[in-house]
Amino acid sequence: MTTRPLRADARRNVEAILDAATATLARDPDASINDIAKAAGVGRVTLYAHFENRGGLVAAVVERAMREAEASLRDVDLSGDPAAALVRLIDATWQVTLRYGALVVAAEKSMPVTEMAAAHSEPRARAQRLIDHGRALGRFRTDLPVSWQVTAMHAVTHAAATSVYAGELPADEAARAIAATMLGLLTPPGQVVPDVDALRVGR
Amino acid sequence: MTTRPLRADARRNVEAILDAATATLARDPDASINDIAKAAGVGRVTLYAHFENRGGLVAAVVERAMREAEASLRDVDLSGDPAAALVRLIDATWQVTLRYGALVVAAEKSMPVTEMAAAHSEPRARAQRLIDHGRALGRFRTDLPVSWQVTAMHAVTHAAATSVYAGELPADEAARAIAATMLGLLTPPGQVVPDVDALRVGR
DNA sequence: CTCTTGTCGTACATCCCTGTTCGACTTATG
DNA sequence: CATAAGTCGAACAGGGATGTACGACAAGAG
Repeated sequence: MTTRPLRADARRNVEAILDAATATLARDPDASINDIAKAAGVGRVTLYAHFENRGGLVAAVVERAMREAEASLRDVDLSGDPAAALVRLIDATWQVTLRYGALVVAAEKSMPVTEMAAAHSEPRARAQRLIDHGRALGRFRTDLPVSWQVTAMHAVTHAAATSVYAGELPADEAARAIAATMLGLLTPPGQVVPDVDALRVGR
Repeated sequence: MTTRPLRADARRNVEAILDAATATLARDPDASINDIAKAAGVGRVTLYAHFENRGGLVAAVVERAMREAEASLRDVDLSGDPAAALVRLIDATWQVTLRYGALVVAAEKSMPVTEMAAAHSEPRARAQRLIDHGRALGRFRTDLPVSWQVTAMHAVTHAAATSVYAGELPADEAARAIAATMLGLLTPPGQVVPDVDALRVGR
């Protein structure tokens, strides 16, 4: 069942289609196959030569996105000072969100809910581990549900991406803004909000 | 050009259609006219008798939603202690978001961008006034763009709505969670996060 | 009660998108 | 350079949604 190697231009086209689909579907989840093919500089028929149907294409796109995202996030160090770890996690998360955030949101519609849940569960679990850690050390607030805090974190990150797309927020300020926002969001009432920049000196 | 009064049942149907469209479009922005008509307990043709086309229908739905939302939010007192005012604004905003949030998000797709911007501009301006006020008093952080803070506020509110729809967050806890989150989000680094519940005793 | 207004089902034309087939053409590979 | 692999445009059938037209029927207003 090992398919034999594609010709060079075919391989190139598959990549181009995947890239175009990533960008196009992010902009419009209902983009037609035609739009995607044109954006890839390829005939519609060629696209069908490589992907069974629409579902197959978006599955491939999302799968690739998830693989790359997972790779970037896997080895973020979540130990040590929770606030510093939070900043590290956000820096890493921001990169993948900027590239794939809109796509994932777009895909949420055309994908089975279970798959979407699976896609989000890993990043959510990571964030939750971090928050639990910070709570255990008394550094993060405990008067709100953890699941809500994770959701809010997710939402703020997506909002930043939208903001950047809209040109309201410069891309290079985004990570700092998210981190600052999040730090405030997690600090317990009655405690002092830590300064972001002190935690981000390494950048 | 004053259209003469509709018959009683016609008026009832228009309302039913508007209600059904609000609910149906919130669930699925691409819902067909047929779905909406059925949900309203009305024939598809009847729907066309009252609304020129799809665009006209969603325009009417959104316009009604905005009018009602505006009415609820108009007279929130934004003066006095900024943190307390924030809680008041959030309580009011939460109500309309819970009812119309999903719809507005859904409509963002099929509506001209300019109209959407207009729809959001009023609530945004209100939030911005409040934040400016808090900043002037040294109560809110100034190390992040105001527009970003407004966006984050918006995003968190929507996230809460999504969370409630998903059953993760009880509806009656949502307003408190949003307010607590937002307070943290606006408190300057180096300052103490105020306690939400102290500010919400009135409820 | 009568007449106007509104409703409903069916049917129809139209449009757009999907997925497939075909044959001619181009490009990589050996 | 010769062959196999890949591309392309045009064209087709199918399905679904939109918007319109018609005629029979129900319901509110006076």
